[in-house]
Amino acid sequence: MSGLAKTEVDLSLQHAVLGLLSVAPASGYELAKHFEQTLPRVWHAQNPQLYPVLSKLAASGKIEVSAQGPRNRSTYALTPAGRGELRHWLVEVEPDRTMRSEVYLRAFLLTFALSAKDALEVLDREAKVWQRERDGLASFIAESEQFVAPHDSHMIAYDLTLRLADAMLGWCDETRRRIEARL
Amino acid sequence: MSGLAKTEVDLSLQHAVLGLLSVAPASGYELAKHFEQTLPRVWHAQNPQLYPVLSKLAASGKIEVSAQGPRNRSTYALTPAGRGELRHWLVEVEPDRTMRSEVYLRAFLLTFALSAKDALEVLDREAKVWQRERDGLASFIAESEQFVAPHDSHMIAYDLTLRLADAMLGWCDETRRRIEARL
DNA sequence: TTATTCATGTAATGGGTTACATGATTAG
DNA sequence: CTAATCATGTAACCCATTACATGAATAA
Repeated sequence: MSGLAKTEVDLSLQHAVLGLLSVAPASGYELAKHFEQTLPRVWHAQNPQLYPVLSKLAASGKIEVSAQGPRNRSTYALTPAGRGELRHWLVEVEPDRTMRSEVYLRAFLLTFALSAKDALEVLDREAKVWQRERDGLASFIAESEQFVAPHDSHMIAYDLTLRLADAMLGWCDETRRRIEARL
Repeated sequence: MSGLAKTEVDLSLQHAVLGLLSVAPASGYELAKHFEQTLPRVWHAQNPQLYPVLSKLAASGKIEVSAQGPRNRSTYALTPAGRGELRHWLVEVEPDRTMRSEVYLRAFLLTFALSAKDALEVLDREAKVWQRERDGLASFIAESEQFVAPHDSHMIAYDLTLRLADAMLGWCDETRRRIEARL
């Protein structure tokens, strides 16, 4: 069954799009906003990439235009074939576990390349950023839990982001302690 | 001071290379192995990318050939200018916090796109992978701690990888519980 | 009516991946 | 002597980013 291209490439962006459309039908413009607002720490993709991908997916029958709106707006929805491809990819295709994260890279290099003083300064700045992100997400989750159950898919997804932020915060904290132990 | 190109692009790979060279001088071949073996969850980069980058960095005086070996081998080392550029980037340049991780993407989509049964199966497979990685790293850290202090830079870097693996494991566990609560 | 947001795109450029090429050195 | 590993690269292709273009709808 299927595959998205002749050559067996991975093409995660196409699957990311199928995945977002499995949550709800959306236009290219809305997808771009989802990538920017809810997925920037997961899968980064912008506007000019998306339209060609949507055309390809439509051409191969994985998605279809489910509604036309004002300003030339086309809302796309998954077809059964698209849903099948998404399931196939999630269940049967071995994940590519490589990553490319500037945040992790900087954390990794921090203590090799910087003096204790510089490292502590950068560490504190980073910790603040992650703390703000963590707090924002935590209170959003707390509010949402009044309306949706914790086993709701959105809650499960937020939980992942929260745990990754916590991991970074824990590391910042522990690293501060280790660097201070050097002095 | 400086910057790596005329146009103010980010060019993290060049900084990743400067960072690895700040740990120890290395050849292109050795750098490729470091990226593959110690950084695959941080910054992915391969062989054919590295040689042009090394030439560019050498041309701009950020690194220099510090030793020639057998088989045409050139070992590169940071110059003071390279060390300065690396510090500048780590301390003064605002990080790009976007990521592109297929692992996170799959986790994010898992419960939206799959049945409880499929989701639990995938979740268990993932948990096993992360558990193996976590255990391997944890015992490596335990061994190493007999020889190096916990404030050693290598230990600090390993600690980050360990915490990220723990975050994934915690999420797998919690998500399993949440999905079972649905049934 | 003017500015903003919505909405879809194209073109040029740059970065990343795959496949391939070449040959030296070392281990068995 | 043969296979594996070390070591450096090139070429073609694909993917991603930036800048730009266009125009419709809505809010002030």
